[in-house]
Amino acid sequence: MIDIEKAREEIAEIARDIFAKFGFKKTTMEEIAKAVNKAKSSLYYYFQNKEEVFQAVIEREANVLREKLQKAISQENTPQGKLRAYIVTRMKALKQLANFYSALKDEYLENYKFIEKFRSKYDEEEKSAIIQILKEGIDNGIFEINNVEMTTQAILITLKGFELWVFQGNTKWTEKDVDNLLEILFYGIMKK
Amino acid sequence: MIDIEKAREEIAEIARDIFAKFGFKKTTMEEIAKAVNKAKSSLYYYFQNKEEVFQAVIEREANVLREKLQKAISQENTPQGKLRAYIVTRMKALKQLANFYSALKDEYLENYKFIEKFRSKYDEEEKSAIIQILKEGIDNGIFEINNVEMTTQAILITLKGFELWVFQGNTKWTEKDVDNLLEILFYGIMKK
DNA sequence: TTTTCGACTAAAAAAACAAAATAGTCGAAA
DNA sequence: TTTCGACTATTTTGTTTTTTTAGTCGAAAA
Repeated sequence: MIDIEKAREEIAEIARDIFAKFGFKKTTMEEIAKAVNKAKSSLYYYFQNKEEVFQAVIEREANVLREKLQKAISQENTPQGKLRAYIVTRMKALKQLANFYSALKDEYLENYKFIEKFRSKYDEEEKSAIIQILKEGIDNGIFEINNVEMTTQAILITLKGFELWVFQGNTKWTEKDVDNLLEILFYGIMKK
Repeated sequence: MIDIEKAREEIAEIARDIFAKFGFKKTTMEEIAKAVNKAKSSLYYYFQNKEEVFQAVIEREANVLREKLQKAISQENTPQGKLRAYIVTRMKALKQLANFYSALKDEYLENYKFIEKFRSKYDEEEKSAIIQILKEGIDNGIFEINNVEMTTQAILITLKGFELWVFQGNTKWTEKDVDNLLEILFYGIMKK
């Protein structure tokens, strides 16, 4: 009752490495069970099915990222700084994750839909994080945005594009790229 | 000698519909041949292999798009207008194409790499088109951009994100979305 | 000379089937 | 409350055979 969550945590933690190496499909419950020193059927005491184990792994990863983002944002005191910190931190973390889950990366390119199923859950979260920053900027009289919702969407879409860019391995992005992007976002390209 | 191009055109034109229906993999040379009223082996007189037929189909499609873009741009006389026309036209055309090549769309999501192989050829083209617009804007003293190359990339990345958004069918974008995006691109979100 | 085609081959894909692996259930025991 | 072994029902894998398909070639038609 009190330990069930702990056990779930432990399983997820260990399963993480296996999923990372073999991807979702090629990871078996047997393997996970062995690594946790349990019988396979015991896993089903903690999780309903394989997908739920995977879900738990992702959730943990999301928590780590969430904290990183929170921390990065809180260390900045201007909305611009926060936005920059958010994007840079996010990109870096995603790169790391893509690196760690090397097998999953292949599955990503091959079976885009599958991963998206899990990701979409966090889209809302991301949205509100950015909205919050934008609103703060507006309240402080720093930003001038007539449609926060749409602007947020524009930013998210751009981040998605960035992600794809990185995932394809076409280019190695730098913070400079992000700064350039932000320069446009902040000031636009029109001559003042 | 003079007709060979005409024949290629005809084959590509007819193959287009078949590829659209069945995608690349499930389209057979036999089918195409039948539709063109030729023996399968005759196709190989005009094209080296199946991929070249597909290539030709894409090339035609690209030409159509190119012309549309050219026309749309030339009808505008401000750099802002041109940029807007470019993006709107591009998005509309892509949407239409995605609709027409319904089978290909599935292949796109499943086998992203394959389609990308053909697309990447046109990335350069797209890049220079946008650079040209931006430079014109700079020359006219309308835009103020310190790194055209990077700004162009930022725009392209954003368009890629937009594309993904649309392809997934998550949202039906409107011109309003584009305008909002452009509003940011032109003026940024900072208070003046 | 240019274009078409039927007959052919080699490779790939599909079908059929058996064998193995795996996700998930269940009741009983620790 | 937690663990597990034995079981089942699906999937996956491996193998062999058959069919389909991409691509070649030389000969005939235009």
